[in-house]
Amino acid sequence: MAVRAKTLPVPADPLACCAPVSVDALDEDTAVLLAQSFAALADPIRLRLLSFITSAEGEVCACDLVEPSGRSQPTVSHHMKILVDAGLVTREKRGLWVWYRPVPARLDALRAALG
Amino acid sequence: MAVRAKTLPVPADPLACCAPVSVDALDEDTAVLLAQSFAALADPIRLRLLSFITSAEGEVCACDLVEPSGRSQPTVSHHMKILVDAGLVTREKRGLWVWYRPVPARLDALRAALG
DNA sequence: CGAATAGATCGATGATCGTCAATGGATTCT
DNA sequence: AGAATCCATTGACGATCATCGATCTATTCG
Repeated sequence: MAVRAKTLPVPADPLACCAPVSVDALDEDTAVLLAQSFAALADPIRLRLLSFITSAEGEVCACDLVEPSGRSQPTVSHHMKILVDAGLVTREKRGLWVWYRPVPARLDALRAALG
Repeated sequence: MAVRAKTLPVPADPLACCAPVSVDALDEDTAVLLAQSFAALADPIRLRLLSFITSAEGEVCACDLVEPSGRSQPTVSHHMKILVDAGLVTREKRGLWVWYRPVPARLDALRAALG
């Protein structure tokens, strides 16, 4: 790169090729956390599963996710675990069935991170 | 799953375990496209690179992305290509340098997809 | 208790991803 | 033309991921 100090902000430098990068960019730890959340959304199946849950008012039973997703039961269970671990949905077992609910606050946080 | 018609909406069924899933959930093609965009955000390095670009007003030179990211030049180039292919930033070569700009409309679209 | 059901976990496999050294292409300067 | 600089591409490596069949656990019902 052109002549440029490592730490920002920097004084104007006629030799530098470009404008300085903002200091208050995403720090590394925050970036890791956000990336984990976005990774949970980086799969079409999980997006559809999440859509099933958010578009229904209230909760959705796990038993109703397997067939519309077109995947096997273990695969759906795997993906739901990822969504739960990402904090995007909550999981509650009642009797023989498992119920999922969206976590709007978490979705809000991701939306905020986009700008 | 419990007794349930494949196509929704369905009439109330006392044998069904749960409430019907909404019909207007994400269709598969849209889910694939969205997942590709979110996949571009599913990496801490790319989030920081994008942050560098969006937090600076105007454009950012590629030469200023390598050092703060802590990765090699080929790795940064690889990640920037992913961001460009996802439509999140634009790439413009002027002379010896390459300049990146954010694409707010694309970020808006992702934000909208989150709810 | 035993049978049946819902869902999670395990194990394996093929695909994709992040990373970097080496190299190549394009542009500017002398 | 020749040297230098910026950036992309290639090739290779280990790591992670998506998927499913088989199995396990927990719960309900008879």
